[in-house]
Amino acid sequence: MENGKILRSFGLKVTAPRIKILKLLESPVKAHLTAEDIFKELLKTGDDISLATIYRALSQFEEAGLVIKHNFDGINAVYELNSEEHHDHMVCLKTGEIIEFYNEDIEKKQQEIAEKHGYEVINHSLILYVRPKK
Amino acid sequence: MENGKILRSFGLKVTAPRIKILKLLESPVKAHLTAEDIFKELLKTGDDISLATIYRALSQFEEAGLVIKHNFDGINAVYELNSEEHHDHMVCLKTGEIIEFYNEDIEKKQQEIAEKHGYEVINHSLILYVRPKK
DNA sequence: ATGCCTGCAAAGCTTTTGCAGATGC
DNA sequence: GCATCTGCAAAAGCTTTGCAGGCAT
Repeated sequence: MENGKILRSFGLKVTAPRIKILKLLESPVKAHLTAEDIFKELLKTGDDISLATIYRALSQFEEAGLVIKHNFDGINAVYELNSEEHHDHMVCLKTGEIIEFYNEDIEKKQQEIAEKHGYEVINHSLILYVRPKK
Repeated sequence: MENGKILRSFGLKVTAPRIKILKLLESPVKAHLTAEDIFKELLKTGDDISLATIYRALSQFEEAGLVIKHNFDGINAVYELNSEEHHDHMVCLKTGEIIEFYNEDIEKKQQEIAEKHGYEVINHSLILYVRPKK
């Protein structure tokens, strides 16, 4: 039960609902899920966990640093596992698909800009809303 | 009545509530306002316009391209006038202050990245969550 | 005159919370 | 055994909407 260890290592209590939620987030099929997505997905497999529990679990996961919450325009908040390497997102306006990317130069520029204004970057959100090019 | 012309030029009907809302958005004191901010601000000057109207006006302004809506983390949606020159935002986590900036290199990189993936950028959102450096 | 606007109140949606019982450690 | 978690249902918070009357053109 690998997921149990993960939860524990983030200081989270190990419970059945949490393990199931974490498992879903790990599944490579869809990396960015809304609370509702998770709720429905779990229903499919017969695990019916209340939405309240899902929201609570996700909040705690986020606080613990296990997941990251994104507020993309128009869509509900989505959650993804907090992978080691930071990345940003493209949201396809046609399909809703979410693509990850990372660009060193942009990251650096951001730091520079903040510093120039006397700030340090604690966090940032870069989202490209895109459309397939034909 | 300059503002009347502006509304008209964006294809919007000219009404008292809209003019007042637009005036507030133009005021340089606070460029980024929530619907609630506007509501309260108008109350102060004795103009009590219903929240529903403010939301409706802002939606229409946005649709018409007069204003831009931002969804910053934690805060409610904020609206600002759509100035000619695009810019991005820094949100100070300590004071809530919002600072605008623009960086050519970042803009370019974004296009490149999207293109590399077969997309074109329709819109983007870059927000730096920052803290004053001591 | 007509169609778009406004206010009000009610509804909608996502997310949060109080409470009582269940579960993990 | 005790603290924390869970489900349920209710509430909260922001935003939208239906309706009836009012205003701009």
